Amino acid sequence: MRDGARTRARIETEALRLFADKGVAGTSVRDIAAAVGVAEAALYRHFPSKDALSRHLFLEGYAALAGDIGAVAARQLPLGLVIEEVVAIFCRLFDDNRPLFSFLLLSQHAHLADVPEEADKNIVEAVRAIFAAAMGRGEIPDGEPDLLAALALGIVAQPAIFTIYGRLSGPLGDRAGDLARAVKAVAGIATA
Amino acid sequence: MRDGARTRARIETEALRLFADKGVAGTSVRDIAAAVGVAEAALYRHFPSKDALSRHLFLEGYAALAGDIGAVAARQLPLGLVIEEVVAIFCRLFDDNRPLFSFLLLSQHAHLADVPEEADKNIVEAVRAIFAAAMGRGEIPDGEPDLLAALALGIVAQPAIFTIYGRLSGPLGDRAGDLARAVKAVAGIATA
DNA sequence: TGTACATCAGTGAACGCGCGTTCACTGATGTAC
DNA sequence: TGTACATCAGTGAACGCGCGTTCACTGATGTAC
Repeated sequence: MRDGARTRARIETEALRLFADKGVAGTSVRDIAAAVGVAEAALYRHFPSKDALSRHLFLEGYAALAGDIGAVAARQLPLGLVIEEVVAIFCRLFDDNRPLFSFLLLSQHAHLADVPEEADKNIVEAVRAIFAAAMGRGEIPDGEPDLLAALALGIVAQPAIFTIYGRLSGPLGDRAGDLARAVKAVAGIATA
Repeated sequence: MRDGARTRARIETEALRLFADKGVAGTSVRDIAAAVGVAEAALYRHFPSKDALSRHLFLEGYAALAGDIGAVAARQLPLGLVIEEVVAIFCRLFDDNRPLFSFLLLSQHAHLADVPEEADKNIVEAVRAIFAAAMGRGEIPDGEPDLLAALALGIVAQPAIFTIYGRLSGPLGDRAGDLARAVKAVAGIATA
């Protein structure tokens, strides 16, 4: 015994996998406990409720990606390079951790209301800030940063969703160049 | 009595509104019956189950939009005009029937597996066919029609989702021009 | 080092609640002759 | 047109099931002296 941290990690891994597969509502506490190989009550030693577990997984994954995006933005590169880097990061993480990204993409609507507004924890804010800054520097024409953020997110997220559903095949990383090119086209950057 | 069709229509309207607001899992049969003003058992005179009701609403709404897209495609216009028309239709329907589009966008992942593959009932197929045809005619550079369909859908759907969540304000119709321009840019059509 | 106690991470059984669904029944409307 | 019967659209109560959660309890590990 006394290996609580390990059990907690296994709960997170299995819950993420099940939530991604069958949705939060479609996954019972019994399912998670069975996958981990512990009694249901054991989950409550680590998380106060099923809802808290699902919210924790969502907000942690969401914040991690927002942090990565913020780190690229902080390097003050020209917008074209920022877009390439951020898209590449997204694709790489997606390919490396499909359950997390399935969960984030497919269950976003249940938890989006809980996401804090700070750009270091909020993907939408982080992306919006990148475009707002580029507009401020005159790198791209003035416009609505929120709309541009929506377009960029849609361009990246929808192919990811298609990949999850098998409508696009192969790793998303193979399409990183195409996706970055699409985002740049929409943002109004001349394509090389 | 003998007004079954009217009751059935009210069940559909209220269920759609509740599903859009709180999700299918978050809406109980009791909720729907209370909103309609009938006993719960009355719902089962019109639909065999809650799941059948939700699937019916989804597939009918999904097929209706696919049909509208197909009607535009059948007119054999140049791709640029097709994009403008389809985007305009999507925006208009979205503004006119927010509950339906909220439901379609937010609960798509629960029902997407049930959507038939025919282009007249399947939005993704309908959009894909438009781009595949344009590639065939040499209107746009050859590429993956599935990827282009994903990009186009993302460009339209994500701003719609932002609008639902209040991150973008005003009717989506006001952005129809912007969205069509983005789709054309991504498809490789020179912007006028 | 040994001992007493606290804490931690687990168990297994049970709880109550809300859920979707079913049931027997009712009365208004439609239909056949 | 009147009457007998079938059907339709509804009611209200109850059903059982699965769910998230709680409970008292256990034994291994850590800590104080």
